Amino acid sequence: MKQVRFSPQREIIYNYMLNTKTHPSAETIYNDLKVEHPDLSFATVYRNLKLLEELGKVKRVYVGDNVERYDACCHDHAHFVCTCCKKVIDITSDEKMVNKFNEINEDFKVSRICLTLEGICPECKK
Amino acid sequence: MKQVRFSPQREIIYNYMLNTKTHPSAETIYNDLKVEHPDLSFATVYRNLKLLEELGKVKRVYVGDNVERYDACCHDHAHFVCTCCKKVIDITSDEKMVNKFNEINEDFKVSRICLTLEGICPECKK
DNA sequence: TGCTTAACGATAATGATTATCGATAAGAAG
DNA sequence: CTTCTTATCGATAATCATTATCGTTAAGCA
Repeated sequence: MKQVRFSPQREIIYNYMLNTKTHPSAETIYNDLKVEHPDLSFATVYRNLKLLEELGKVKRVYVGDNVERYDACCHDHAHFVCTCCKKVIDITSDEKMVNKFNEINEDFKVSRICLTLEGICPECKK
Repeated sequence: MKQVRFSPQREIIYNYMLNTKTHPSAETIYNDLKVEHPDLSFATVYRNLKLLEELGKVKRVYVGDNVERYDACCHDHAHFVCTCCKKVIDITSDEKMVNKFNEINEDFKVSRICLTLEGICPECKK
């Protein structure tokens, strides 16, 4: 069992994630942190995002442009991605899911719905 | 307005998509078609998948492994991706969404839920 | 104060997708 | 039927996000 050390770099990256409401890509995170931490490496950002995801501390969010985004908000929620400005907007999913969807369709123009569940299938569970 | 010609290659690729129930990647499609159509180019497969998506004839499905998959089934439905065997299973979403989710959670072990809506946001709509 | 090894920075490698480019052929017009 | 325009083709180079490599550094324990 490999033990995980909380290095200064890891701390910096995780803190950044906790304090952002946007859904930054690895590149954005790197560029933002480089200002105050010029020694930080690109590889370290990728490495730590991957590890933080494995630890369940951040989530990977796919927004359809071939770039992974990251999100430290770990309760399940949906994302609305604007194909125009590329902005990612959180959609909190509550028990009134259907009503929520109707609301969304009034304010937004939804052209693609992509719902993906990931896990272990019945066959592999055996 | 650029007009679209339905070339033989486009026909072949679209027919393949209509006759598959799996969610193949561009590479899989290319490899499968190469058997009967050895002259088909990799670029043509990518080009046509992109165009067919723009025409709304196929959908792009992201299953979390950095490879885009394609699906000619154009009514909205969710996908269950097994992290073990990588199989993609269609989940038909009907009016009883909540019940369906409960069913899913009994048969499958869901470890990640990813719902993405794509379109135009209220600000850009103005 | 060492020792082990996780993590680092720099950079090369990978791999999926996209762009380029000259050639081909579809479809309209003459 | 022939010519013209241009969408599409095949081949391949380029791009770009991500991952792997590797020698070095430093965390944390003994």
